Amino acid sequence: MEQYYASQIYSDCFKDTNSVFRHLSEEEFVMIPMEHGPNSYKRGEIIYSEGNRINGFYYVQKGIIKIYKTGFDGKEQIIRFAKKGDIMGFRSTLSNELACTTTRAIEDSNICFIPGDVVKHFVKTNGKFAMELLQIACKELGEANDYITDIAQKTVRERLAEVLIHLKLEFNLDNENFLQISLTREELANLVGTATESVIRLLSEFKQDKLIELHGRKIKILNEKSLIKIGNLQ
Amino acid sequence: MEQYYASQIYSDCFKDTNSVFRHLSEEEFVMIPMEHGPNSYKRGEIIYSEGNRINGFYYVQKGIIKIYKTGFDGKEQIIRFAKKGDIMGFRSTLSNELACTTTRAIEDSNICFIPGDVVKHFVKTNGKFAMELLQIACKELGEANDYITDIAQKTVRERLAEVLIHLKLEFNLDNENFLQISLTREELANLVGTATESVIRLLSEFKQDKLIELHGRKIKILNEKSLIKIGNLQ
DNA sequence: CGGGAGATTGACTGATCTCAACCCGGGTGG
DNA sequence: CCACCCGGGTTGAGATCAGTCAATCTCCCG
Repeated sequence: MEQYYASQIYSDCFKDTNSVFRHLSEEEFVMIPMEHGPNSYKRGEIIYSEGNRINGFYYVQKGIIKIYKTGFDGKEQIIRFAKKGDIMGFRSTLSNELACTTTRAIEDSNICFIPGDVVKHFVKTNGKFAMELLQIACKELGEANDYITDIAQKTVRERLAEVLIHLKLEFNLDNENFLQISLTREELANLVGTATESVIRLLSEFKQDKLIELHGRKIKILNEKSLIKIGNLQ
Repeated sequence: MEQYYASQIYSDCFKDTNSVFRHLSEEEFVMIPMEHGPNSYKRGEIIYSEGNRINGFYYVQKGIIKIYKTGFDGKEQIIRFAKKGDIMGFRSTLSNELACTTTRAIEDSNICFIPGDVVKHFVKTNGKFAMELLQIACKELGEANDYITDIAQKTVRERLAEVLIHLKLEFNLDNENFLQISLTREELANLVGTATESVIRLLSEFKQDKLIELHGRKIKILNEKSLIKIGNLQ
């Protein structure tokens, strides 16, 4: 019964419509061992840290995770977020390297682990799965390249506007136009690549200009068009 | 005879020890059509541009290519270089998107083209090839993440030192300790993510400090250790 | 009520960008 | 043959964006 239950959760987990695992056959599916999770993590808890040897994929079933690198002086740079349906740790797993990022829950989250040898077996024997993974890697790569260009060339003001728009696209707005992700000012700064105080100043500038409204950590988007323009997005 | 010759060049091309294509079987190898190249490009010539629909891999047989994105104000940001044995265009090909970078020869180069459907076929049927490609994508992804963190957190001075060290690692030094790649000051600036004048000033500062020597575009590394320290590299 | 984390504001500093002038070497056309 | 032109390189001066430091505020929690 216990076994069945675990299996059921796993099934829910991997058959989400946007999951990489959706193309697995039943025979492949049963190769995934059930004993790893789903584990739950509270806000603030670390899933794995830079330098850890991880060997497997972490599949996010619920919640939001921030994925960041720690710079020379200890400052965090947020690279991306992972949410329901996303996988983490595939870079290190596939290239047999130590983790180069830390992953930390910013909302209570559920995460399943799939061992590296199972995943590698799928890559070698299931062309569709391999292609799917390649496309995920390519998507991330494209986004990383955009990010590099932006950080190198745009002002902090432009980047903050851009980040707000990206957050809107990735996490959507609720029915009152609030961003459905809540970050501390410091996290926002670590995403934009600037100082916390700069983010605060620019946010209140945007508020003055009626582009956004601030209610604690919740941000309401009032004028998306202007933000797009400020961010030099299409 | 002509056919044999083309095939021979292709064979030389793809069986380089560090090529992604080295794991192809003879049967797979003959599936690559011979009519596309190798083409040669002179310094300054564009292979493909941002927004082009490309559908295939560009394999660099000889030369050095700069791969860059054009920012909002027309300024180039160099993302990476491709040299002998590297492939370009796999991101766009595999994710069926338009090219998001421009590729331009900075040395006279020879490049072979492999159509997208052939590559996709290999991905689906040859697990080793798929894994190889995934590892290439993952390697680039790791480097891109490092780059993001560096640009966001390091000073221009630190980044320039780092870039010099990276160029040394990627292109090596000749027997007089000159970097085996020659870039204009502007290209160096577009790599570091700064203004041309800033690069010039910092280069002459490094020269003053006896870390490097400048002979036109050729840069001689005199004190690698100090550069590593300045760049906050391990 | 005290403590602490996060948020805010102000003042100051400085790294870096921009603008402008000038130099240098190579190629070209009169 | 020489003046000119042009692209790239260099230098200087001034402007400014954004980072740092420090003080204060506001919650929230035990």
